[in-house]
Amino acid sequence: MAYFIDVILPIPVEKAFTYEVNIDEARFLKPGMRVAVPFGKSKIYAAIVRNIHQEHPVIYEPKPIDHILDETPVITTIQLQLWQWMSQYYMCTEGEIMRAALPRTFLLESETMIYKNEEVTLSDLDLTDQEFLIVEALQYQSQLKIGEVSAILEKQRVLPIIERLLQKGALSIQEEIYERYIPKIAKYVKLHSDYEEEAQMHELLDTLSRAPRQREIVLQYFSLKAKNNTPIKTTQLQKQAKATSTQLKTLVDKGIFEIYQQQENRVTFGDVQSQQKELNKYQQQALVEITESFTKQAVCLLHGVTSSGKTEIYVNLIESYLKLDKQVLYLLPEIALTTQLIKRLEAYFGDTIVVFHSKYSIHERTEVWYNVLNKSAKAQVIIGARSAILLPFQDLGLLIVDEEHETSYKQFDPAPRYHARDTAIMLGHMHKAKVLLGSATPAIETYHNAQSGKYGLVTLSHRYGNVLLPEIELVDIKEKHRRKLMTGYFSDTLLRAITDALEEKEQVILFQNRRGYSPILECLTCGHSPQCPNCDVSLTYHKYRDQLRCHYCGHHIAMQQKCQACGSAELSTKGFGTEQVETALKELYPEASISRMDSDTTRGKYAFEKLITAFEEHDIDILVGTQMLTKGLDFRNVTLVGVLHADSMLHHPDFRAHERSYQLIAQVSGRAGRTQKRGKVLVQTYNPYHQILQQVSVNKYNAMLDEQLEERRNYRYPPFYRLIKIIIKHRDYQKIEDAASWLAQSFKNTLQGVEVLGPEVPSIARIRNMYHKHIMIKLSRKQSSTAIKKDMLRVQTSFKAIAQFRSVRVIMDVDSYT
DNA sequence: AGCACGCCGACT
DNA sequence: GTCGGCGTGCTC
Repeated sequence: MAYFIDVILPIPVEKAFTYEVNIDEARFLKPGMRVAVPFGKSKIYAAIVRNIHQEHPVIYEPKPIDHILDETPVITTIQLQLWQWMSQYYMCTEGEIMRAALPRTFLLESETMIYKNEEVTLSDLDLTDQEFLIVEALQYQSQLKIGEVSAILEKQRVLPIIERLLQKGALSIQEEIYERYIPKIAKYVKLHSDYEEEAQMHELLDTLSRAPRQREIVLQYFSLKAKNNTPIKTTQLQKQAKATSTQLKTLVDKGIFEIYQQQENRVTFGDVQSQQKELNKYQQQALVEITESFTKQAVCLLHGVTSSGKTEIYVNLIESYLKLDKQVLYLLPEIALTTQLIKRLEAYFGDTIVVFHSKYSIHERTEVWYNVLNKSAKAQVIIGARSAILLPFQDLGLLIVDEEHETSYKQFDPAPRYHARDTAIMLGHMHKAKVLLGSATPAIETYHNAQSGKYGLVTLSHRYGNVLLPEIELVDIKEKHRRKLMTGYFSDTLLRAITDALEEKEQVILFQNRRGYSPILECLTCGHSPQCPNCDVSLTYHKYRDQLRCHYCGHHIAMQQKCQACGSAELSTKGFGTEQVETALKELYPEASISRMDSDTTRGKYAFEKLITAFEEHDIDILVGTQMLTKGLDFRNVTLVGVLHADSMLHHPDFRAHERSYQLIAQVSGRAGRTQKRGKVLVQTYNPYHQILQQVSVNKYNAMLDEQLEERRNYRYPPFYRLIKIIIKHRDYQKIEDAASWLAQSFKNTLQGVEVLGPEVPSIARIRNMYHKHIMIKLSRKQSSTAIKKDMLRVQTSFKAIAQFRSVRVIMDVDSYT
């Protein structure tokens, strides 16, 4: 009887692939193990075993697997279950999830290696120039990779040439498979056992008295040993003693030192310094309420105003789950922006915490994977951004989604387009774990679920240490303009407040949600403004580089001195970004130290941390920035926050624009007045009577919520309706025009009782030379989204069957956020 | 996703 | 006349 396995391959195809295995393999294999399988003509891929069975596929003869890669599963059964749910819910393939979830090291690489056939001599062969170059290269190198051949010949397609050489018998090829995970081995140094006794030690130092350099190295070794009493790396000793490896080797040869190797854990942390903070009575109360809510419901929303000390509550809760020997997942919107918080958590939990960082190397990620999978003591608390939800948890007890309203929890660019908060709730359900969502400004959807009783709700309305929430004042800049009280983009009110704060040696944060100097450059004579050649957007002027840049494709040109259309030299800028704010401020406050925080200034690996540290240490008086500023930064000395232009956020063409504006302003305001002195927030706007601004200025989250819910209900938006956005992309304008209307019509015909909107042209019709069209599907909560998604996929299949549409890219974005 | 196959323009 | 460009189709 033959045995077969169904596997997941890391490719975006719907179909399951079946391979043949022998009886021993069938007995050994378990779902979640990796197997190396031949795929296509020559490639070997790592695939994940889904199930083992005995049903011979009907229409094809399965290939046998190449070999088994794991002794035990590297993917848990719950993960396989989660992947299945995700692929169904987010309309993607399990292969795409596999690609997103697994560390690169688990995705096997096979590479074609080219060798010279030693039996033939060069002169016997009739070779073209290119062929000769390859054979010649093999005189010096025993093997060549395809990529190397490509580099030698300076061209892309080299396989036909290699094929011809193979036929001429000049080469042989071999497919080499390798796993990329190599445990990091470090060299350590220790004193030879002969010198362990104190007396012998002294003797040793005496014998070395005539070799001062060596004596110094030994002394430095003792000093290191005394300091940490941990194994000492050779590199560490060399650095400390300023010694060369040769000098160290001499000591080894003399039998004084010994060198040994040990696998090094790449992911390490410093000492634990438990500095448990006492909870105040409000925090204590909230903790009790959360625990109580968990006895009834799996999910609980903690709505705590900014600076109310949510982190301490998390810490206490985490501790109680650690006592039960459960794993805890702590999700954050963006790791890079929350170094402060991570440091605090590390201080609490020390070595039991593991941070899953996008900046980690693939090896570090692999180590985290294994630590989580093996439920190692090193990985009881896992902190990470979105993708940490895909780690191989064994025994999750608690999931915390901090700042749950943050939209960066939703992945957009490559599939799977999942929302980490929603996926966390599903994963929690699968582990029978509890989920805590925390935010000062919860997402409308979340709060609605809490109100309707689906989630528990705990409110924390007192700031830690009873610090008052900052006073938010709206500044009418239309009026200020009329009364000529504006200096550039600053009102007199804001400037006065900045001056006061600086005099008091306090710090200021200014928020402008747009980077660059100016988003539009305009000719005063003819009105022409430079556009991106690849995208339908104006180029943003970046002063420090003297460039015009496209924020969508990165295209850039030198700043124009004259109008390209009419040659006039009178150019002016329209609108302003952080860079212009910074420049203007430097002129207004030449004495103050002013810095800017946006994606332009935080590009490098540590740039962000450097800025934060500088601000913390008060090396910066005024920090100008984009929404990056809103992400949970905790500064003691900020008393003034200025929002320069609130209107731009409010008028975004998105049904969430009002909610987002409220959240951004509330969050950035939360950076002010974290100590006793009450903070002040000035919001400059042309429309101070706007509902959202009124609501945020008096901290009326619930009023905002009620109004937004009312609107969402009326206009059929989430949480009352589910949205699936279909994005259609193609180079050819006419083609997407046709393709989009075909698709929209098909959806309208096929999906009974479902609202299909569009196709419509998005506000930016062309990005990177691709035209875009959107179709929006709205499902009521009563409709079965599973059935409708199946129908949608069926429509997509018939769409793909139309030859002229085959090259059109169709993206399904479930619970779309943009 | 890769990669082979196949059909059309620009060069030896 | 080939080389190499990309569009199309398949992978167990």
